[in-house]
Amino acid sequence: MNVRTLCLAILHHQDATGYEIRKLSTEGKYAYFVDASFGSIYPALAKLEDEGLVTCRLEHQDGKPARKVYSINEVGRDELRLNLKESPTPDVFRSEFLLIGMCADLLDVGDMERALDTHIAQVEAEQIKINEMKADLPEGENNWLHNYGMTCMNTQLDWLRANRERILQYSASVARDADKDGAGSQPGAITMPAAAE
Amino acid sequence: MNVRTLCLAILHHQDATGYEIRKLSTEGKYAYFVDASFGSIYPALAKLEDEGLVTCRLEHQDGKPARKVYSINEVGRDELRLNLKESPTPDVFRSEFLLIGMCADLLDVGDMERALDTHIAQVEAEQIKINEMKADLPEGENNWLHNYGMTCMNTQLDWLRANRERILQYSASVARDADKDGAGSQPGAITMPAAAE
DNA sequence: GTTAGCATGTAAACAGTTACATGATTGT
DNA sequence: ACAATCATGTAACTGTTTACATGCTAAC
Repeated sequence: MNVRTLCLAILHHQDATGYEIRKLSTEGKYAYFVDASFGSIYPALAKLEDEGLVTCRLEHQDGKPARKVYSINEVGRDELRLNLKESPTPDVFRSEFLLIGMCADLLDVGDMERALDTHIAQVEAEQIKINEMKADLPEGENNWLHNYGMTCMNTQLDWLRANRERILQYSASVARDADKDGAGSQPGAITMPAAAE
Repeated sequence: MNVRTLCLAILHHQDATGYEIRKLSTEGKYAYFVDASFGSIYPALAKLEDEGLVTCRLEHQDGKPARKVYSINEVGRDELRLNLKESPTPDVFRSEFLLIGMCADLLDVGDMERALDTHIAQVEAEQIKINEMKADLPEGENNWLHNYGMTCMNTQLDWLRANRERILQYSASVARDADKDGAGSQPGAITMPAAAE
């Protein structure tokens, strides 16, 4: 998927300016599809207008600079429908935190603790964000999406909170410089305490 | 994060060729960090060797083409450690399926059903993949990562299976051409059946 | 006999980001 | 005074993908 389709999808739900599309796609409820910045959104909108899939009206405001408000038309909706009909590509999940976890033996417990707490804070922030989106959604409309997201977020956070100490214990046991009471850093020799599920 | 760091992280755990690194980072246990193809991996390895962070030995095999097996050295591990010490950026989650869900009103129920079942099959495949990774991991080593992943995957799949019918009912109620028994397609007028959590 | 897998590498193309340029308003 | 928000847009850059080139083996 690309910025083009993202713009069509947003405009399908509401008229918007390039500025608003960027906000929606980085912070708002369209943040789970593609990253897009001004440098890709403005050219994409210009091209869509060129091709006749969207229309544009200029709104002058006093004080603030003028807005170019885009609207989708039926040609655009057809194009969007066509894109949507294709089988979805698999979800993408990427986590720098997991890579840190995989290389825990290179870091001391302090580093690991900081990374873990940063990560927990990030997931918490995400959960709050999703929760706030609910207010934004019309009654009964598409709230299965909201419900799906909340369920996954809650599980993730619950697990992280329940296993924080165990992760740190494990980190201490494999850390390269960790050599207290001779247990040392032979990888594989240490058994991780059973994780709570 | 980039291909460079990914290569260092993989080489921290095992010697590998460019070919193997690609497999590990697209299908294997390093698939949650960065997408990388030959076009980015080979140049990255060459540069790392150039900079003296990794070494390379040529392994001739009969029949198959020769392999260039890379190993990380202490300079490389220091560089990796430096990268890992930085606070992790937030997890990235992208889903084309969710975008389809958001635009359900543009599709008929058949399209939605196909998309949903494709998605469920993809999550199932992912779950199986993660499960198979466990056998690959040394006893007790880093299995909290495995446990974390399985917990999230299970929740996701359970939710999808429990709510499949409700999603399709909702889809039918908002589909643009859906006009049986006059209930029609006024968005917002339909209340979604309560979702099972 | 054709496809898939192993194995390396390059060049062209592309998508997208970053930084810049401009300028008014509002809040600290 | 300074930063942030609103608002548009471009140019340079970067990172990555796609397609190509090569060639041998094993499986279907």
